[in-house]
Amino acid sequence: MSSSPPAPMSGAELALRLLAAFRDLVDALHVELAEHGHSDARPLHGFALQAIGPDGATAVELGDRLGVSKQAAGKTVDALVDRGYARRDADPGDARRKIVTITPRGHEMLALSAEIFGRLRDARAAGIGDDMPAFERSLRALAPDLGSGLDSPGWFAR
Amino acid sequence: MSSSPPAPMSGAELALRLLAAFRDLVDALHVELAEHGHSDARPLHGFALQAIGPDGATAVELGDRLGVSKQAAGKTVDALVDRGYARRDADPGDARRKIVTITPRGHEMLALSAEIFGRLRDARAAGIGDDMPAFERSLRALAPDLGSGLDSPGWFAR
DNA sequence: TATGATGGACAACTAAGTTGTCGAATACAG
DNA sequence: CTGTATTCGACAACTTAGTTGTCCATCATA
Repeated sequence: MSSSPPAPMSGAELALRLLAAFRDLVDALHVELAEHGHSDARPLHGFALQAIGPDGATAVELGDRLGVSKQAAGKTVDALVDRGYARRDADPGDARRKIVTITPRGHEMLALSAEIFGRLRDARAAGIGDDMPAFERSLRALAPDLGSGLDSPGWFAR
Repeated sequence: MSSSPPAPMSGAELALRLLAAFRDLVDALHVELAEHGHSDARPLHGFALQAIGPDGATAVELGDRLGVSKQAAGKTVDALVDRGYARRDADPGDARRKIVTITPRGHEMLALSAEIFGRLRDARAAGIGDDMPAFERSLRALAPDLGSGLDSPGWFAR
């Protein structure tokens, strides 16, 4: 009973499956994060924390890195500060600037995310098997520039 | 100068590239749609039209198919009607129900989308080459169920 | 025929984004 | 060293796409 050769994927199916695969990974991540005391973390928060980086950033810099307006970045910082993932301090050398830095809890969440993401990746790779290196090669060809992945208002809702 | 072997992809990179590839396809689609008289179409609208289907649907049915509340589905129908992609008519047999159906302009937009999506898919496949069948196989393994791809509030913003 | 379920509408709210405005602080040209 | 221009953060109003909750008219049924 040879299964019929799979039909080539339509453009719409390709797009939908790429989205579904992304959502599957991110949803699974946040289920596990919630189980480890980070039930208030949203997908946006992890990306924003990474964009803040070890040296901190101002709202304007963060907006540039995420590809959103400084106002939107400011609101994201509010959310991170509310949840204890980041803090905002005055810049001693420039009274206009406020430096946003990652708190210990923020670092903990980032480390946990990396660990969970790694396990998720391994589980997905096991399902793909030998084709995984080729899959990664193809995916890199399909989406060569990563920076632009962040400037996606609304991609992180819920 | 052999390029160094590409590092295996981290979980976060995998997720981001899946999102970036999806966004690339959908953004390109809407650029072309806009060039053909559908500048007011949003990604959500195409998916909603497909969910309405040839036989029409009520707001409740549409909400079920898209995985959102009937209120959200009703708002989406408002948007589709505003843009001339769908119409709402009374159900002759049940005064509570309003049947939403696709207008000729809606069908035209769907057909155009399929055509553009097909060309986009071919262009991306050309960049991937021989690995495309394997890529599709792997992607199907990564995201086996498509239905859940639609219930993504916020994925269609902008 | 009384009761309960269904479908749609309305209102108020959330989350993430946008533009526009503004004042305070800094940078810099003359 | 002073006047102008820029930068940064804050605030307000709006947009999109969603959510709950409430309510009424209509339909199905015990």
